[in-house]
Amino acid sequence: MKVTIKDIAKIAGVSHATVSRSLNDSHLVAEDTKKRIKDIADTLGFEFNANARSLSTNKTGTIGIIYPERFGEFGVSLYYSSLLTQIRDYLEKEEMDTIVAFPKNRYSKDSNIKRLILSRKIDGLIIIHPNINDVDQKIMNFLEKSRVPYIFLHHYPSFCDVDSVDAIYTDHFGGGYDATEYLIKQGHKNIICITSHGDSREFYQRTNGYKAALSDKNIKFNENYIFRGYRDIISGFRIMKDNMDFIIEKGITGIFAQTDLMAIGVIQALKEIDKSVPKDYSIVGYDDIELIMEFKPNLTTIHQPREEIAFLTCDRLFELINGVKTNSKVNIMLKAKLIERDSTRKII
Amino acid sequence: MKVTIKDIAKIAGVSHATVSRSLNDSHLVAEDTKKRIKDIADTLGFEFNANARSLSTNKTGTIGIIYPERFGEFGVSLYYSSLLTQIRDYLEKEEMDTIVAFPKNRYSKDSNIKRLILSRKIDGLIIIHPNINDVDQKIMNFLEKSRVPYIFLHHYPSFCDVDSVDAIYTDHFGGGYDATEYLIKQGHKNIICITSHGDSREFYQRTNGYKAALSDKNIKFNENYIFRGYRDIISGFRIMKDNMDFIIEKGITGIFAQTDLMAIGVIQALKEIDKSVPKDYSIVGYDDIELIMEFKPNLTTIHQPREEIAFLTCDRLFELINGVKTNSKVNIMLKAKLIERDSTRKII
DNA sequence: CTTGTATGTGCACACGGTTACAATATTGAA
DNA sequence: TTCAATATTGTAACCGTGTGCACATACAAG
Repeated sequence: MKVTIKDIAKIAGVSHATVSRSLNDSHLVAEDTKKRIKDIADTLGFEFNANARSLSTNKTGTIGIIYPERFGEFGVSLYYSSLLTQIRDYLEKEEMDTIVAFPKNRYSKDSNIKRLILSRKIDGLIIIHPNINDVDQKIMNFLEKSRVPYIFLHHYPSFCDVDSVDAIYTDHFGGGYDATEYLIKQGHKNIICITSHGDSREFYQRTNGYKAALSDKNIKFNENYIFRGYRDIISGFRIMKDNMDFIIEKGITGIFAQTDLMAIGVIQALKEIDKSVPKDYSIVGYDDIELIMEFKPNLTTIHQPREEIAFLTCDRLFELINGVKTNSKVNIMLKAKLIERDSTRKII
Repeated sequence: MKVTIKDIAKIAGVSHATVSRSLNDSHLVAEDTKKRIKDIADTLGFEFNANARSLSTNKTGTIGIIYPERFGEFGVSLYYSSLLTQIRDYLEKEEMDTIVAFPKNRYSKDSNIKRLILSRKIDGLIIIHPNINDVDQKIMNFLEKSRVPYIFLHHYPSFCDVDSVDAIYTDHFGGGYDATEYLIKQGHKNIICITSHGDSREFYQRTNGYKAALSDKNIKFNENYIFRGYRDIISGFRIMKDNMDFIIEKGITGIFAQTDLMAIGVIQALKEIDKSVPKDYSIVGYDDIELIMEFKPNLTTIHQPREEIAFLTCDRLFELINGVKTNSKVNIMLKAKLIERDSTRKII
């Protein structure tokens, strides 16, 4: 049933080598035979056997993506989902398939990163990695030894030197700083910060940006102004509900929520007690996920340039795969950008 | 670098055939040599070359999933995202990788379904297919001819006979009926229906269920009570905003929104004009996505048993792959189930 | 008519496994 | 002790494609 180059060779009356060369557009074949062979291939509906091809070329035409396990439920982090879409889009253009895997396979003892690489199903690896401690040194050593091209997206392990690893990511410190500074410039002095539990470097840095902006504007930092949740709507909602007395008592007017989802929750909670945004509270989110445009008021937020992130990541990965000689790693931090919308207002 | 069975053979002092047999747990090898060889493989960190293996066995260990193109943005349809997660989970248990593809590759002329199958990167295909007309007859013929096992999930082409195609899906008619009947039983007589534009069979059937329930309860169906949007929050929001006068004038009290996202938008819109759910309006959604638990009030909705859908689908696909003899196709319609929460109330 | 140079094609092996079949070793019964 | 039966291992072909090298052909130059 399945047609092979040998079948074509037989029909065309040439060797399978010539067929192979023809279909790969080698200049070693005369133009007319090439044409004849291609025509035959077309009429037979020939397609290369990817496995045989991979076996002899050591190229698979598929890229592996390690996606954060906790975001396994697509939609839990709409930002990362969106990033994934961007990457997929780029890879599709290159006719690359993608296998999405999770750093830990709950059902097997062995790391499936290892399996994916060693079994040679992929040409390269994109590691989306939001946490400080997720990737251990062992895997890093393994990756280096295995010589599969890989690139970190959005973060890289803290034990790596900046110059020793390819990585594309955004400036979370700057984002946190800008969000906070913006609120301060709008006249807000009492600004709380809603961040995430856990070991995510991105939140850690955003919070540092918040602190730095306060400090630069001579506003005293108050540890009690930091609240922690799980980066989802309900967390933002709960935090506000549970701390409303405190927030009113302290005269809070500005809120920096470190995910858009939390910001949505915050706004929900405020609505329930008849407080309005931006009239009573000014709020800045983070991520600029599509979803926020579906809520009123439209959220002022920090946009992470995911198109650019995806582009740079894939671009560099292809360089690595194609063995482009570079004497240094590519380690780029992209600026996040504040998008002004309707969730803040100037106060006296 | 990469260790092969021949390397192991050399070290163990046996032929590579013996190594192959050992690592595949063949009974043809003596227990102690088998053990010895496995140990060597472990210490060397051996892993099969998937391509070589696929080439000779004709099995790839990866499953293709055709995911609706318009949901390419993961998160656009949280229901389908969640379904995808369930499937992935099942496949992971079986140590299967998954390649997610989209029915049309915007960047190449040829169908990438064809490429995926012909290039033999996958063992089987799950087609998530929400529309009536997406899959054309040509592809169907192609699928049949190529003899790659495939199964439709969530719908199957309307030109197929029930008994001629494997498919797992839910009862959208019943879901629409139950949602509407529930509202009627709560005392609502003026119930609008918010559905989707386009050719999705699921929405068509849900609407039919709505009509049937009305009819059974002797409530006259009114074409003007049907509103159409794009299954997202903003559509629900806009529809309410744009038609509020009409809705008030007609004394509407019940709303059947055919996606949870639209229901969320509806509630948002009502809040903005100080109407409350369920006090002023009772609303029933559809899908039971996780997100709705993050909003107040918690939405009464129609739950589609996605765990079961995913399980049955994968299970059957593996049957097909493993050549289990069955003399008929598996074509199962699962019941959707109404989940009572806080977005409706009984009226006089 | 040689010789040299391009150009086009085929042969044969490689890629890393699986597996039918042959070959050898071991065992147990007669 | 002998021999068949059984258990274990090796040999070689095969899966479908790519490619270095040898070879054949054509054509221009000498």
